[in-house]
Amino acid sequence: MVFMQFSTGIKYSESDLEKAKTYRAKDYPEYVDPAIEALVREMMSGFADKWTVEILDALWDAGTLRFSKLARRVSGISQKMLTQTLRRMERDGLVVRDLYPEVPPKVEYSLSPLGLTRGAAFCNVWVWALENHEAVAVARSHFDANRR
Amino acid sequence: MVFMQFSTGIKYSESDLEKAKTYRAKDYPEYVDPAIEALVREMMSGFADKWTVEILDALWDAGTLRFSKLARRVSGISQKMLTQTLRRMERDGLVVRDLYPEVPPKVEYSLSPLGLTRGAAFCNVWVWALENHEAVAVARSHFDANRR
DNA sequence: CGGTATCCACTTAGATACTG
DNA sequence: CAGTATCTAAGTGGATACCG
Repeated sequence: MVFMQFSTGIKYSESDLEKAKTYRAKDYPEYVDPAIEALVREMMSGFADKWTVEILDALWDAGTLRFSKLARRVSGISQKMLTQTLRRMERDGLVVRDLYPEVPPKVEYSLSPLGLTRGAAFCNVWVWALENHEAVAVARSHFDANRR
Repeated sequence: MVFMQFSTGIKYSESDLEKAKTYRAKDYPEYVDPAIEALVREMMSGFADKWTVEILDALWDAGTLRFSKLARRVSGISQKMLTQTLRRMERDGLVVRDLYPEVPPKVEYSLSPLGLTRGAAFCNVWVWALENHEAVAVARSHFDANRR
């Protein structure tokens, strides 16, 4: 499996912790429309559920995929969840659905420009996950050992 | 409400779409241990549910918060979900829990170094969400209008 | 092929009550 | 104060069957 490409020159090291602390130090108390804030928060959590991440990843790697190809590529997904998640992503403007009215029908999915920028923004998180999965595994076994 | 600070110099513009396309063009077919892949994928989706994001955001902004302060800061969260989510984040090594054995008890929560780097990695996604919420809103209303 | 519709087992999270 | 325990309503996703 190919994770989202991360050979972007963006790397996280010790200095990033310092940067992180620096960001936190400042405070930007600015007014934000509650409706917009709600949408932004929804975009943070709602766009990062399991299937959305996997589909975004698959389309990121493959570029364009038919429904059935996508189903085979995203292992474990049911037809219902694939349809449902694709429909939501299409509605949110992340995915483009191209229907070819042939018999049998052919439907191709790909990332929209918006979906591509989302993928780009997500690259750092992939990098973080790839670089820190061991730290998480250690933290878990340590916690479980101490807490029984 | 203060979103995660994003005055990092990292900005997304038209050129980022080009970059995104460039990333996608290359392919890195390398073997990954299935157990590690599963953990990495879990870290992508499981660490981005609603409450985890909100708690990470709150602790990122505030630095250190007591349980009750956190409860007031994360609007709408129930005591149960706050406890549950904090426990999971602590287990995953994202959050540090400091217990002061006084009466009444005092418990302080803060982000671990790992949690801070996660927050830093997430900054781009906040930037993306803040810059593109209107695009999403437009996409939705367009989709709803056409599909009825 | 690419869906939709229905049913149902399971999970989830809020409300409430209680505690060291 | 900072939890735990219990109950329950609502949501979620898989399996299955059917359709244009």
